[in-house]
Amino acid sequence: MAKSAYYITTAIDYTNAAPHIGHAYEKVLADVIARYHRHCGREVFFLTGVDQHGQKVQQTAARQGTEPLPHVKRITALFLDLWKQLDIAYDGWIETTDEHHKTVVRDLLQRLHDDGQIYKKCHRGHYSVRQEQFVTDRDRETDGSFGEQWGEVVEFEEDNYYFRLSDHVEWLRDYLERTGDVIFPGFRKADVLNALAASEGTDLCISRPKDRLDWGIELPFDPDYVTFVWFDALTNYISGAGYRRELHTDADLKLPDFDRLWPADAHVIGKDILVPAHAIYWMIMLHAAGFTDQQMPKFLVHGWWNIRGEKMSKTTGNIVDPVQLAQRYTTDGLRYYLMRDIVSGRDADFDESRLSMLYQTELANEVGNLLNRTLNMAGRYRGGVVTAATGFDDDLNASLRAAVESCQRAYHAHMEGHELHAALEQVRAVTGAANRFAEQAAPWKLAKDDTQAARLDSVLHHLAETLVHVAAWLQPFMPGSCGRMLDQLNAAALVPGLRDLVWGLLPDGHQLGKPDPLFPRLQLEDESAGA
RNA sequence: GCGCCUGUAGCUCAGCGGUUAGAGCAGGGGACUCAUAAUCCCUUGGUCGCGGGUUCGAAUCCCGCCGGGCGUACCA
Repeated sequence: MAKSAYYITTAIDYTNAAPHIGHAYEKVLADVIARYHRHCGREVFFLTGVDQHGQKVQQTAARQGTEPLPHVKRITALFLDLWKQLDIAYDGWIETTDEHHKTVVRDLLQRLHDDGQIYKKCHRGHYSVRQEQFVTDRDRETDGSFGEQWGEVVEFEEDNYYFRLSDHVEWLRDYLERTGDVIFPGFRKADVLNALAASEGTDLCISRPKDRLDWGIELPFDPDYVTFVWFDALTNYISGAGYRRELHTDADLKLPDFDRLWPADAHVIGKDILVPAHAIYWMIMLHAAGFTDQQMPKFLVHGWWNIRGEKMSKTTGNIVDPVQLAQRYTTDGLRYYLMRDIVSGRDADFDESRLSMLYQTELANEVGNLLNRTLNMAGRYRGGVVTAATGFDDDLNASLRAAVESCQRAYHAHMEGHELHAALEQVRAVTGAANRFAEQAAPWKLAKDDTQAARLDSVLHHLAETLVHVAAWLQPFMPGSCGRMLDQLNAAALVPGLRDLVWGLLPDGHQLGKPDPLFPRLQLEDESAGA
């Protein structure tokens, strides 16, 4: 069966510490895009999950006097809670300790090993006993010594398995150079090409001996080793999508049909893991496994939320907790802010006072209040009944319809181009136009004049019809609020696929619902973020 | 060190060779009353990081410097 679905993934989060705003941003971004395509009527598969193996997990668990598995289960629960709170509607959830994932990883490794793509080699070098890893010349201080953080550094040699990256570098360079839209934003491609140029003849170490790390997936061809990071984590994108599902014996396992999903339309990842992990390792892993150029995935690389211009980090203690923010500013308030105040692919500065301000002005005052005033007037003047065929029309009406129509075009162009902030700006232009329209048409005045009855009907109809469009456009961004919005408009059943939005969704005689504040004013203690 | 990105009004950003540099928010003034004291109109505000250069003309292209972010591939 051929590819038919829109397949989108996120990075799988490392279950070593609690989630922060950066994790939340990435998942909301992917969720909005996934919902957008669903609302356009496409079949969508959205995969996310957690990366539970590895050295840091093993070390942290040991430090806390527990085993890796309970430790990762505890952290995994934090992520799951957050995704629930943020309305992240994923279709597939993968954990790297899942049996079906391990099966696919082992199968892939075995095939590549049989194919001569993986070989064993001895590496000799400096090894930090404290950090349990090799250190390189790059880790040396300026005086040539290794810093305090490494503890005792000894000469050490170890056998490991290597993946023949170098055999595929030429192919990858060629593929990237002749293919335009593999990586969004486009300027990142230069990074990859530069990294590739410096990669001559280096293969990738993909194993760890069990006496050093045993919290991982055992190599199928050597029980003394586990595979290390790359084949374990990156493979999730196919194992979670039903790749080689004929290998699985668990009858209860529900996995999608891989051929309908692959290749991925968007691997949503942070800019820190594009090079080398995804753009080089993952692409080459796929190529080595027999995937063709037509079966290569695309990447959507996002930037970071900084805190006052600086990177968020545990050491500076400027971690922002998304759970708290969602509680304080509502789930949709946070989702809106995260999509509205950043340009996809670039960095942005996180500012809680802006989150608060945008909620108040753009959501409560502009969208929420527009709905409220419209439903209120319709209820008061017409018992909530919309008259579509009024026989009245004028330039003012026409200009509001024009604003709606122009948004419909621009919105889709921006959504397809991953310019979500720009799509929101377009919708905002419509609510602005509608609020101005209300001022200029002044239905509260028309209501006092019986000779203006037809015009009053047409003004109310235009406002309500516009709001249905607005709710539809915003639905991927704020599913909960827009659901309530459509309920109040009593129009949930009248909204077609997003691509098919046209003026005239509300039939003549449509009964609107009762107004109820969509984005209630925030009850916040007066605290500024400027401490 | 090297590479990529970035530095524009108080704040967040757009503009990326061409008239007196724009938007939103914040600040100031006014109008209105249907509405969540919401909305609408007007308005204050900028040596476009710094220094050179190219050009008839640069925020916009080039070079250097300074500040910030990320990466640098056996560190998830």
